[in-house]
Amino acid sequence: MLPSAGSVSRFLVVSVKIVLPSPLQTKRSLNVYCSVRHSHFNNSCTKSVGCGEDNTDINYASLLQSCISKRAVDPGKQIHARLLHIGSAFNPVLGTKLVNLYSTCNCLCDAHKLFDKIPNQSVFLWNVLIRGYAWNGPQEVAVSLYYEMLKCGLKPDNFTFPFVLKACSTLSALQEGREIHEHVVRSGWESDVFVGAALIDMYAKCGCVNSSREVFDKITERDVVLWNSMIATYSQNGHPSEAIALFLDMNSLGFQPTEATLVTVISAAANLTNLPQGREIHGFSWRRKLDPFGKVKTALVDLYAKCGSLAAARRLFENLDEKRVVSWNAMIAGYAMHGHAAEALALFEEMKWDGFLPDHITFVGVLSACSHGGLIDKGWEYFKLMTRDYSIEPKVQHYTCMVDLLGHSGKLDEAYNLITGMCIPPDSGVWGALLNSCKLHKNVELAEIALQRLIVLEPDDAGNYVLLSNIYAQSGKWDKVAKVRKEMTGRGLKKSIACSWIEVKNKVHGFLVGDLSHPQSNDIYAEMERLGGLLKEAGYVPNTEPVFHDVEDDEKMNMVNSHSERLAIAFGLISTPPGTRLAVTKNLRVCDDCHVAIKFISKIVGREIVVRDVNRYHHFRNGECSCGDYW
DNA sequence: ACTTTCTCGT
Repeated sequence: MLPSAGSVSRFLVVSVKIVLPSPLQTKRSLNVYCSVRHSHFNNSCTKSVGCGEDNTDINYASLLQSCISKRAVDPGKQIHARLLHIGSAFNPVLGTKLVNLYSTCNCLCDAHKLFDKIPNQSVFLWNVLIRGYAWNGPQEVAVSLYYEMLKCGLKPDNFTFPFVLKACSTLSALQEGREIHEHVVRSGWESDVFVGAALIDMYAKCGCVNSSREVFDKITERDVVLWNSMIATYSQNGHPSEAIALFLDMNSLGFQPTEATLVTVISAAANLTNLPQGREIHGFSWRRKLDPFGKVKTALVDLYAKCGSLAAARRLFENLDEKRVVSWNAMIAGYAMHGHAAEALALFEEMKWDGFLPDHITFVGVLSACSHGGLIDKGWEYFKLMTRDYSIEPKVQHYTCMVDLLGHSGKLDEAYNLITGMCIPPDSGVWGALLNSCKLHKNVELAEIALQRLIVLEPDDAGNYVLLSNIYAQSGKWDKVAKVRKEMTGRGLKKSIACSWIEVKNKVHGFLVGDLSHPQSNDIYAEMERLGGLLKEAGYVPNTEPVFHDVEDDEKMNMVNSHSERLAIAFGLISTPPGTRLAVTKNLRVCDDCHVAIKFISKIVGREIVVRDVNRYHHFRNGECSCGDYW
């Protein structure tokens, strides 16, 4: 069960040890590596043998070309051996083809060694090697090769830029990316769509949406990929509405969407929980028959799952002509986020039974299913199985699931030990999971440790301070509450504004906390009033703990009643026939008090209410919630 | 003689 124990992984281990002593390399030290390699190989470099025997060389050229197109590295190696024998391996034409082959097949060690021995390296040759590192990593080497190439006096072209920018994008290397952008402008490739798309993507991965847009706006002759890149930028950076708006612009300008366009826009609709929009795109792709590989359907599985329609998601999943690993992943993650752990795990077993090889994302789904289902033993089992049977080293997301799982069950020390034993640096998600568990189990000491780490990792996030302050409040440590609040204001931090939205009659209605802007505001508040009375009769007692709530102004305690999710629910109740299920999405976590209130409401009005918050889904039905009050 | 950009799952 260790399929990747071959030369590829051995190369990576070696290369990381020798080439990259630390995970994030500076340009200078990488250059040192490159020059060392150069001098070493130059000494033993064989002089190139020209194209003496024409026919032979042409035949080898076409043979190698077909190896490249078939990604057939082993036959290529045989040809390489033969060429070494007849002295033509370092011939610029054949050598370049060999480097291309090794680069394409992720044999970067071989590619690099040969590259170093080819005299008069052309821009083309550099491009091929840079592409290899940009695609397969270590991407730092691709960037350092680019600078090395400049030093050799070569001019990067319209192929070099997309490759090296791809490397920057993967590394989120903004500084290098901006510098290379300047080179692009200076060398006049600014309006090339390939270079432009690569720049847009690089800025997107670095979170610079405005820079992406500037690149997009400067290119007047756009192609569909350029549109797709810009739509994806919005979608990936938390601007799903802009993504959909741009998609509509693109249509009105007469550009034909591609499969990639639809996948991106559906993902944006999924993140908005905008089912009407998603349905429209579903119909669109169906009419245009734009889904040859079922990728759009897989995106739709995710959409329907995120919009709370698990049954519809499952139907689409079952109707896929060809299931791929991503399809299984989407469905498993769908069950997981709704807390249907048993279905998620059953699907995982089915997936294995059908002969699919789970990847690290599959395990994120499986472990989060265990986490939301409180299945500690299962969680550990899969966590270990992942590495043992599938050679997948745990990533931060897997650790986050485990910390969440252990933490929720009150095993806070075990969770903390897991974090301190990690061989990769824990990120804010991992510490955030611990902090959240500390709140559930009122553990002040560990919460303080977690916050210390979080302040370093995400200094601008007010949510962490709020959480710690609430933990202090739970234990009556009012002096500390005051201290945290002071530190927050000292750093100029404000809680992000809470906001919820709900779909009614194919339209999405959004509400801020205490919102009065909705046209039916009066009716909504009247319904809130009516519900308030019924809640009281049913025995609901508002939680008046003096803690921060999801409001920006923490003095407005009375606003608990007008929390955004309650406004959305009240609007849903007066706008839909009795018995209709309500689906609400919120940008933050549901607060404790609202969670209690919504449980009551679901029973009083006899409706199922689905609330999606940042972390998971809550299905409220008949006075109970699917999360079992742990979230 | 030969190489490019965008996409679903945390």
